[in-house]
Order: sequence, then structure tokens, then C-alpha cells
Amino acid sequence: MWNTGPVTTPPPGLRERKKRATREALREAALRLAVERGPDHVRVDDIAEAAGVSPRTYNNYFASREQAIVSAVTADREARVAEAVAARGARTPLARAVTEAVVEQYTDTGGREREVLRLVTARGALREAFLDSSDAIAPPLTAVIAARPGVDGTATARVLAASVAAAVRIALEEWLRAPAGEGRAGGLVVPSGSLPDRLREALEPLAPALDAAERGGGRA
Amino acid sequence: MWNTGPVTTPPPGLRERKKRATREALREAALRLAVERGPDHVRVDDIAEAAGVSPRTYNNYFASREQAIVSAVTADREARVAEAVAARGARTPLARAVTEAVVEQYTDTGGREREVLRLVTARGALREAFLDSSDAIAPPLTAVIAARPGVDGTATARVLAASVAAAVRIALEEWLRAPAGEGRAGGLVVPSGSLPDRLREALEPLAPALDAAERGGGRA
DNA sequence: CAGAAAATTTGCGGGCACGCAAGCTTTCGT
DNA sequence: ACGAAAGCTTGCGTGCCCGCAAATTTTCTG
Repeated sequence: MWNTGPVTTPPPGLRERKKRATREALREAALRLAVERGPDHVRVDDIAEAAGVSPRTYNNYFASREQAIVSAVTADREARVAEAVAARGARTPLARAVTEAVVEQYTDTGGREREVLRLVTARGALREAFLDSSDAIAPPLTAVIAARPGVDGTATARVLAASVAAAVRIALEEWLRAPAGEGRAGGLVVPSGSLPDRLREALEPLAPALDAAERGGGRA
Repeated sequence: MWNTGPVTTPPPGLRERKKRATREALREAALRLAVERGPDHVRVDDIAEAAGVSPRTYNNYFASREQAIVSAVTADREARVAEAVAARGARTPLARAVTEAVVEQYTDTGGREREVLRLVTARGALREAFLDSSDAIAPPLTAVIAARPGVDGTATARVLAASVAAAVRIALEEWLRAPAGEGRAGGLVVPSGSLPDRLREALEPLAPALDAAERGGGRA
């Protein structure tokens, strides 16, 4: 009876491990093939075959063809944003905590991300799927915000979390709009210039709402 | 040379009229068939045939099968929300203007809406498409907010508009969650109970941000 | 008005998403 | 440890979305 912590995963169980493995295999295969051949020359059958599962199984894991690729790129960034907010504790005001957490998590370019960014950035269905992925921030962020002292209802937390997600999406859109704009970072096609600035810029209008929520909701 | 006003539509032109007519025919056909047979027993071919166009043309007007139906139900409500905000002028503070406009436009149940609500409310792909439709509020609302005196950048307006859209979506979700909840309105299955309350509740957390935007942005 | 230019409709074909019902694997109860 | 229950995978079939290019219609120009 090893101390597994308070609410930790009891023992992962064989079943769960297999699912994780399959998911990971699909992600990796999808990304690899997309990089090799270009995103428009990858069929869902190819991904399935490369991952060693049936084409039908692919759609048990991902609802669209692009989802696996962006899932490989973003790599659970959504969940880590929420963690980063929680890690800042109730000391720092909510607006600061959220802004810092978002900027932090979107700044860490996970290694080869530079190479991959052109792939997902190039306008197409992938670009859309990538932007949609930022909506996934909302659910975990809702939990974190709701747990804050002073926030009354879950409804408030949901609205604020969804607003943050929307702001992030807009920041990404604006960022992708100006490829070789003002602060071009070394002549690359990748618009790595001012993502943190765009994020801060987009989150700033929400700051009053975020901070007000902690001071007793709207009319409490 | 009749006075056509400053920026009014010059003369509608034949082409435009036909497009409007086709769009309307598709909407109406889709809604009628969905009511008659139930939403799952309507093929896109049926709608096209009923509207007198080819199946391929349907997808030139609507990107998904459900879009035509919800388009018939919501009937450009999105655009009217923006108009309702603008109609309130810069006198009333932004938060109030937006809240009142949204509540007003979502309260007017356009006639037989009661009959149709069960259709789009019944969980399925339609329900999802209906919720997605609230995102269409953002673009026109962005323009209205950006035109407000005191709002500095377009980015701010976009974020706020998107946040409002997200709040509306959440309000609709919560509203659909409790069919026969607290304020049941006459024993119907339709959860007409407290939609305005849910909308106000969802928009309230954003009020500080909306009002702050008019007082010179965040740090202006 | 004739002819060019621009936009829309339509048929065709490919690929994708998903419900359904076996078949097989993991998990659980005794 | 054994059998049942639950869950995952897979093949099949249906329907939908959309790119492409030819045909048709509307608009524009001289």
C-alpha cells in the first residue's frame, strides 16, 4: 500500500494505458506524416495505418482529421494553463495570474515547434482547428476560477473562463495576421514576433471583470 | 435620381434578390420538413428539392445540414442585437446597453417559436448548431463597440464582443439544462422559465470590463 | 444591342464522420 | 480461478461536405 496521495489515480490500469498509447501513437503519426507530405496529402487511412489501428478507430479518438495534428502540436497546453493559474495561488490577483499563466504557457515553444508552426499556421483547415483548440482552455480554467475565494457562482467562473479562451483565440488570430510585420524575428516566415504582446493586449480588457469577480461578484 | 439616402443599398439588383430568395426558400423548406418529419428524417436532398435547387447548391448557402434550420429559427437575431445596442446611443453605459439589447432580442419569441423550440432544443446536432449560432453576434457587435467613444483599439472591441457572445452561449446552455426546473411556465416541456434571468446572470460578470473599456481602456 | 466579363448553378468524384452490430479483450464479482 | 459484465475495436453502410470544371445566367462595356 504505497501512498498514492489523496485523490491520485489509484493504479492506472491496463485499459487506460492502452488508450493513452493509442492516442499518442495517432498523434505522433498524424504529425509526422503531415510534416513529411504536407497536410493536404495525408489521408485518415494513412494515419490509422501508421498508428496500427483501423481507420474506423481513428474517429473513436478524434472527431476530425485535423484534430490529431493540432492535438500533437498543442500537447495538452490547455490543461497546463489552468495548472499555471492554480500554481500562482490566491495571493496574486486573478487578472495577473491568468495573464501570466497564459503568456508563460504560450511562450514555451516546445522544441521543434518552430518547424511545425508553419504547418499549422498555413491557412487551411488546420489553421481553423488550431484556433478552435484554444476553446479547450475554458473547462479546466472554469474549475480553477470557481475555486478562488470570493467568486460566488459557477456561472460566473464559466463566463470568465470562456471569455479568456475567446481572448486567447483572438490573440492568436491577430498574431497570425501579420507574418512578417513589425518585429520580425530573424527573417523567418514564422510570425514569432509579438505573441506575448498580443496575448497581453487581448487579455487586458478582461482584467476589470476578472478582478471584480473576486471582490464579491457583481452585486453581492 | 430619387434620394436613396447616404449609404443605402443603391438598387438591390436582380442578382441579389435571387440569392436572398433562394436562401429564404432553403431556410423555410428546411424548417418545414424538420417540423413535419423530425430533424433526423430530413436529408439534404429533400431540402434542396423542396427549395427547387440542386443538392450541390444547398452547400453553397449553408455549410452544414443543420445550419439552414437554425438559420430559419434565429432569423438574423444576431444582427438585431447589434442594432439594439446602437439604438441605445452612447448615453446609457455600455454594460447596460448590451444587457438590455440581448435580453430584449432573445425575449421576443417570434410567433410560433414555442412550437419550434422543442425541435432545436432536443439534444442532438441541432442543439449544438443552435448554440454555435450565438457566436455570430460577435462580428456586428464588434463594430458597434468599436464605434463607442472612449474605446481605443479594435482589439478591445473584438475581445469584448467575443466575450459577450460566449456569455450568451453559456446562458443558453444553462437555460436548456433545466427543462422543468424552478419556474416552469405552464407545464410545457419547453424551458421558457428564466431565460432573461440567465442572460442577465451570464452578462453580469462582464459588466466591469464593458464599462471600464469606455473609461479609457485598461491603462490609457 | 452585341459581346465580353463576372458570378452562380450544377454534376461528378473523393474523402470524411459516424451509427450499428458483431467479435474480442480487460475488468470485476464470487 | 472462472464466468459474466463492461468496454474497445473493427467492418460495413449511409449521408454529408466540398473542390473542380463545364454550363448557364446576370452584369458591364462600347
